[in-house]
Amino acid sequence: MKRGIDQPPPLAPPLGGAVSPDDDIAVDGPLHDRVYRQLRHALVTGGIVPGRAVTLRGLAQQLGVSPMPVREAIRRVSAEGGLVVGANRRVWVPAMDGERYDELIRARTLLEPEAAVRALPHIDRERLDRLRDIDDSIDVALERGDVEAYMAGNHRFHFEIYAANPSRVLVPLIESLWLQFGPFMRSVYGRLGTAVLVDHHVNALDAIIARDSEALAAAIRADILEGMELIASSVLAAAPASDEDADRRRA
Amino acid sequence: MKRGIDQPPPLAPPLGGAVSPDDDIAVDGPLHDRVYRQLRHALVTGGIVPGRAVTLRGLAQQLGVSPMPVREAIRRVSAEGGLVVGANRRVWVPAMDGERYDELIRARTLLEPEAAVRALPHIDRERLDRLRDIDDSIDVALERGDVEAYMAGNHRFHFEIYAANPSRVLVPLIESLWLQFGPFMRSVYGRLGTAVLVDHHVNALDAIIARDSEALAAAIRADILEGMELIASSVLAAAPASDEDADRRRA
DNA sequence: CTCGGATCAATGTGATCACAATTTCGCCGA
DNA sequence: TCGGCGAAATTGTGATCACATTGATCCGAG
Repeated sequence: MKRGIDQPPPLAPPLGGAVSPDDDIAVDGPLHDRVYRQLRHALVTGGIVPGRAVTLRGLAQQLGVSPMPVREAIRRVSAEGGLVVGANRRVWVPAMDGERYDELIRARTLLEPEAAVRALPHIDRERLDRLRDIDDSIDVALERGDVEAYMAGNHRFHFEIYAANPSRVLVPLIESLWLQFGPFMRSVYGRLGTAVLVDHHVNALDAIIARDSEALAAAIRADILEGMELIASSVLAAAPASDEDADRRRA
Repeated sequence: MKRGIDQPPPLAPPLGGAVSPDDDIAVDGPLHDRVYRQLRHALVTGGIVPGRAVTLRGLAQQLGVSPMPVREAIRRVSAEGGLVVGANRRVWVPAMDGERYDELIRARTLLEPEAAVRALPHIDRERLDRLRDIDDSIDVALERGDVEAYMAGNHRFHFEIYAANPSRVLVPLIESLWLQFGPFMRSVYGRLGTAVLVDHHVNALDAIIARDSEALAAAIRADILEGMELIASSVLAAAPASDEDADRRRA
C-alpha cells in the first residue's frame, strides 16, 4: 500500500536523529549555505529519516539559527529532490518505492560511468592516492560493521573520481541522485548491517591505473548494479514502502 | 578566452529582456513558486540573457513583488543549474563553453531516450493527440520564423512525452538540463533564425503509435544530436564563449 | 465509548528592517 | 587625459514580525 505524498501521515516530533553539526563540514560562507550542507549531510548519512516531516522552525532550533537560512536551504535541497514539499506546503523526506528506486538505479548507471570516463584524464597521482586511502578506510569500515563510515567512504570514493572533471554538469546531477537514495539506503543498511556489502572499488582503481576507460565504466556500473540491486531484491520486494517501516522501527 | 565565473564583468542594468508575466504560467500557489516559474520561463525562452547579473531587488521590482519570494526562487533555480552564484554571492546566468555544451548533449542523449521509453506505456490517446497538436504548432512556428514559439513548442513536445511517466526521478533531471542550455539556445537561434531548424518529431510520433521502444529512443536521440550538434558546429567552434557575444550584441 | 466540532497551537509565507561587504561613480591629482 | 581614491549607492544576508492556513487537541453530545 503506497501512501500519497501529502496525506494524513503521523506527524511526530520535528526530527528523528541528530542533524549532526558534524566535522568536515566547512563553517565558512553564508549561513544558509552552511545549513544546506548540514541538511544534505544529515540526509545522506541518515540523520533525517524518511516518513518524518521536516519543519522550518524545528530545524532552525536544532541548528541554532533563525528560520530564515533554513528556508533557503530547504528550498535548495528540495530542488535537488532530497526533500519534497506536499500540497500542504509541508516538507517531507520522500518515500521510496520500486519504480522510483528502479529509475534511480538506471539514472546512476547511465550517468556515473560517463562521469567517471570524463574524469579519468584529469585524475592525477595525488587523487589516486586519496582514492586508495578512501578505499582502505572503506575496508576498515566494512570489517568493523560501521555503516555510517561505509556510506561516507563510498560517497567520497565515487565523487573523488567524478570531481576530477572540472565541468559542473554531470556531477550535480549525480549528487542529486545520491541525495535521493541516501536516506533510504541508510535505513536499509541499518537493518541489514554491513555483512551483505562488498567492496567493488578495487576494479575501478585498477582501471584508473591502467587508464582504461571501458574497464572503469564497467567497474562503476557493476558497483552500482550489484550494490543497489542487492538491496532492492532483499528489501523492496518484501516491503514496498519505506515510510511505515521507518515509523514502526521508531516505536 | 574564457572568463571566470565571478570576475570583474560588466554589470549592466539589472535585466535585459522582459521577464514576461506571460500567459500559461499558473497564477496560484505560493508567491515564491510563481516567481520560480516566471524566472524559469524567462530563462528558457531567453528573456534573461547570459552574461548579465541577476539582482534580487531588480527582479523583485520587475515582477512587482518583495525581494523575499525572489530569494527563494533564485535559490531554487540555481540549485537546478539555471543560475550560478559567484563567490561574490552575485547571481549570474552561467556562460556556455564547449566542454559544458558537450556534457549537456551527452546527458540529454543518455537520459531523454530512457525517459521516453519509460513513458511510452503511459501515453494514451489524448496525450498522443496533444503531441500531434504541438507538432503542428511547431511546423507553423518554423514556417513563420518564430523562434520563441519553436522553442516553446519543442519544450512542450519533449516533456509531454516524458511526463506521461508519473515517477519523478528522470524528468526533473532533464528539466535541469533544458534550463541550462535554454538561454544559450535562445541567443543562438536569435542569430541564426529558424532556417537551420528541422522538425524531427514525426519519427517520434510514428514510434509512439507503433509502440516501438527502440524506434522512439532512436528518434529522440537523433532529434537531440542533430539539433544540438548543428548549433555546436556552427557557433561554438567560432565563438567559444557566449558571454561576450551577448554583451556585444546588446550594444 | 465513539464520533464530531470547536479551540488552540504550530506551520509556511511574505514583508520590512538593519547590516556588512561589494560595487560604482565622481573627484582630485598627476 | 589618465589613473587611482574615497564616498555613496547597491547588493546579498539574516532577523523579526504579522498573518492565513493547516494540523492537533480537547470537550461534549449521542
